[in-house]
Amino acid sequence: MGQTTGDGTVGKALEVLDQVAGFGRPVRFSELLAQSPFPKPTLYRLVQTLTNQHMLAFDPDRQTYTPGLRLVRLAHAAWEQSTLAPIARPHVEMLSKAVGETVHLAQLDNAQVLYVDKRNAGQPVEMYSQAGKIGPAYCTGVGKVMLAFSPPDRIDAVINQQSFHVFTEHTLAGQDALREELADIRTNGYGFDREEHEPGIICVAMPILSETGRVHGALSVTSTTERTNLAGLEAYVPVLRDTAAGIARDIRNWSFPDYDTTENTGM
Amino acid sequence: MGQTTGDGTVGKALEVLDQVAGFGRPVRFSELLAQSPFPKPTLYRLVQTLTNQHMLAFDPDRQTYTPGLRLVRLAHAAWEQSTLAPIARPHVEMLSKAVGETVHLAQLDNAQVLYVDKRNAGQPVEMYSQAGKIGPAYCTGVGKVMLAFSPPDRIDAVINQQSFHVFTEHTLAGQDALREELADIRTNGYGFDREEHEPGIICVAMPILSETGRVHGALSVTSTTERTNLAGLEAYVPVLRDTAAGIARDIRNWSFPDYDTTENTGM
DNA sequence: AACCATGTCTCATTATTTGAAACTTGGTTT
DNA sequence: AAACCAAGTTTCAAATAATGAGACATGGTT
Repeated sequence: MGQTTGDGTVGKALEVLDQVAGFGRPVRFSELLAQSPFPKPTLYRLVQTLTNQHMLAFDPDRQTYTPGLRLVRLAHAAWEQSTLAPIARPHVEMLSKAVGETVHLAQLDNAQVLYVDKRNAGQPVEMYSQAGKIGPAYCTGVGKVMLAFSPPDRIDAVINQQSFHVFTEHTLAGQDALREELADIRTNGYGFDREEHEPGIICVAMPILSETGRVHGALSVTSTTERTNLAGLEAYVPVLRDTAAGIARDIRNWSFPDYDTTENTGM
Repeated sequence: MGQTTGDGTVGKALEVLDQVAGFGRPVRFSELLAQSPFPKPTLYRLVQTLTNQHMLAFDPDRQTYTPGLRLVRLAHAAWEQSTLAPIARPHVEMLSKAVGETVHLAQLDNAQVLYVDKRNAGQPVEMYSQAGKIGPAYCTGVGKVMLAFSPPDRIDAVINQQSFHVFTEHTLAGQDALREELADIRTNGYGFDREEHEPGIICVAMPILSETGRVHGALSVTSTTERTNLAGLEAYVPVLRDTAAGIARDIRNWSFPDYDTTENTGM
């Protein structure tokens, strides 16, 4: 059985979009075709339609496709409206300054971790855009913490979609190890990444919970085994807890806004 | 003012996506329906499909829709692959430090200005909160400058899609004023925004041109009438020119695809 | 000139989309 | 309670759009 629901032509078109985005580089039609479930003319028309709609960009010289600019425009709206980032921003900023380490703000998208904001320690820039990156749920601090506080049926659904790819020698081995870890996280109220995703990279993660216990997202403070250890990171738990609580409070306050209709004229 | 692009079901679904994004706030089904060309069940199914696909997010408590997280994920790929931002980043950074004013990096998307990066003088880097915003082409520095160096048929096409909404008393009045301004820009090699979009806000803008003269994007330095004036901004022209040239060089070296020639759907 | 890989188009067949109308739901008035 | 109303959801025959095997175009190579 297939991974995702078909959802008609629109679903297929979006599948193609994901495929192009997944390549991470300009891609030829034939490359798409080679790993596509769709026959040639069908894929061709999907790609054409997406290009017409500026969801894909076509480079006529190289005959390659890349994700289109319309996505950037749309994502701006998504980031501002469907994401914790705008509300959490001042809190994340403060946290970042307080701890002097890299800070992540993440949410669950489908069964994956979606990083919606990131503050780098020290140097303001060391990498390309960070918001929008995705990561595995089963072996990141934020992923496990969000999962731990999700409702049981959600946990089951997400776990069933995990690949349990082994990234390092510390990566949790499978469902059972993960479920055990989730139970620990629930009793502690926070979790760690013990070099499970990248060697030498460790973090503490804290869920952002509403007063009814619903998971809104998660925060993490990341460091390296060279600079500190788990005990060192654990010292950040209080400030993390406060930050998460502050964000949760703002979410509640923001929740019933009367929207001012002042159109943002921009820059 | 509907440029209905047909394009089958996918086109319609994307039209709905734009509509939701355009609201800039969580929106009810009935609100969408009120200004939709589609009959109720059709719109209903489109919205359902988009929600299934995480292109829209549905808040069951409030019964509202917002753009979905999948867009953030996809836009990350778009921003990295189809945008000048990753290549231009170090140059923009340097420029920002050199001038100590707000710097924009923009590209043309369809007939609109799309800001793909922005540096606030002194502030740390933030991502989609600013990149992804759009602005009018006919009354921003970057817009006019990109238009001025576009091929004539492109200019005509874009001008015909401008609304010529009057933002301030300095906003150019219409086609003729704009075409005159474009001619001036072509002789100077750069352009200004003389409070045409927002009162008190002025900027110098410089196109980023390939050696063949094709427009890749534009840079601008923005300030206020309180801090400086046009003559003051003009002092930045040399460093702007150098920066634009540097970016153009890197584009060539990286053999980055020449900016897409977004085709107007002939039909 | 024949060849081959890649990309584009055709058209009868098939499956999906369509939308008027009917139904459900939850809240408000009589 | 019953009647009402608005917002949202479902039904189903008719209309439409998507499908894909295969043919055609194109440009580069032997």
